[in-house]
Amino acid sequence: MGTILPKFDSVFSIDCVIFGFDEGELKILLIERNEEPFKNWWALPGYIVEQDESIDHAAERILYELTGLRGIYMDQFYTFGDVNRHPQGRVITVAYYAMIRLSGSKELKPVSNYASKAVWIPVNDLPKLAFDHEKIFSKGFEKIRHKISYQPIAFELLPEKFTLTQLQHLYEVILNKKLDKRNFRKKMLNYGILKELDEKQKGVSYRAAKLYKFDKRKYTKLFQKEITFGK
Amino acid sequence: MGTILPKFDSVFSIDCVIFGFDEGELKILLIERNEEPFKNWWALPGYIVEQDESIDHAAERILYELTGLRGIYMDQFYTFGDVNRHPQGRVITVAYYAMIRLSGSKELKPVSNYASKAVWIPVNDLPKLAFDHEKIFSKGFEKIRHKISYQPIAFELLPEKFTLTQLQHLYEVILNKKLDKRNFRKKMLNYGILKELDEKQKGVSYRAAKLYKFDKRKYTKLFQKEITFGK
DNA sequence: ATATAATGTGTATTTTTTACACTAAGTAAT
DNA sequence: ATTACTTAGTGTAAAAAATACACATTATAT
Repeated sequence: MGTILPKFDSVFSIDCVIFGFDEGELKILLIERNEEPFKNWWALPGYIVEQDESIDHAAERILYELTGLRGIYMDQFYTFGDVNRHPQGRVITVAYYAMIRLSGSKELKPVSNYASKAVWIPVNDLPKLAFDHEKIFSKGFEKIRHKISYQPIAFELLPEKFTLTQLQHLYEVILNKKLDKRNFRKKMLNYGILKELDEKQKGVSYRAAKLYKFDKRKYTKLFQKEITFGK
Repeated sequence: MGTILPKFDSVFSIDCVIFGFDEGELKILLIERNEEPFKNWWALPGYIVEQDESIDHAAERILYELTGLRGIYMDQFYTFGDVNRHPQGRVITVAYYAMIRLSGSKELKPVSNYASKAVWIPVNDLPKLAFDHEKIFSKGFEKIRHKISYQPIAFELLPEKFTLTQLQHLYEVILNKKLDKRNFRKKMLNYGILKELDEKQKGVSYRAAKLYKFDKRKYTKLFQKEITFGK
């Protein structure tokens, strides 16, 4: 792709809001653009959908090409279709989000040179973004905030083994409010989707906490069913 | 538009799932197509987005042109982007939904002759639909079912004045389950968004029920705020 | 007057949510 | 080994919300 978009009738693109949780902070994945427009600006990983691929497939491919992250399952959350959202023509973009585990810190290395780099940036410290990507990010953040209030999806962001305090901090960061420790634990344990391990946290200079795992089977059973309204 | 779509790179379209409630039945608005492909088939009202209009605007325009309904506010709920969803080329469609009041029975009269007619059809009695419109309808139905479980949006479907029994029936139809009369009333009245009127139902051959109105101010106050997680 | 059909109402029980504070355990420094 | 420090871990009472359940009342039609 050159510096100027070809003249086109209409173009679909995908933009990805990928959430990660690291060092107690909620982060998203940004790229630095290496092409006009907005060259050298920060942006959500996003690019144009090919003619012969589904949008779900495109989302996966584009995320890979711009960040090096492979096989990330994403959900679509909103489509942005204002006429002038792209300075060079009509581009309607379908926004996807995912919450992923940063443990092991998969390497970020753009495959395409449309991005010069890909970096995790704390959501509380975002730079100015290209296009309408701030709006897209906000809507994505809203989406996970809403979703976490009816499905305990937070575990997707945590390492496989985690402490209850880590889980609580994550909730607090997403919901942007303090939660009560005892009530939080009661509620989480009551769901019955946490498995207590025989292990403890290591490398902390204070009393080590018990580690837990999510029980995916029970999670699926509990939350894939219909939402109920009582009798 | 001719019988064969022009060769195109990519086309956006809009499809609308418009819910109405009439004679105790939940219905959606369908058109009979007057053009190939799927000529003479039933379909959701849907058409192609123009170059110079936002998708929200396109949704309103398209609904008007195909059904005669004007100024209906719709929300987007999903974008369908499988490669072969349209037999003649790549068409990505953004699906919108709305819930509207059928009282006064606005006339349905397609403006464009892309549709030969527009009709309300009960959701429990849908014919086979063009394209992947059955999938789109299902997702839209899921959407309102989910939404009604956390926001009492049902009033958008009811006439201005309604009885509690009518409201309950509507919930039952959307949720596809029987609800308990006393509990339902308690819950609804507790929201504090219903205004009891000094009027009664008319024209029924049994004891007439009190009429209620939704109090839009209180509704907005109550449900436009953030969803909470407690302390 | 009677039959009919839907309205309208209360209570007890269970479950869920909320508020709230101290002791226990491990680590680090002396 | 004592002490200081920091976080882990725990229970209970009260309030609010959800559930289960049945019958007398009212308007209309005959």
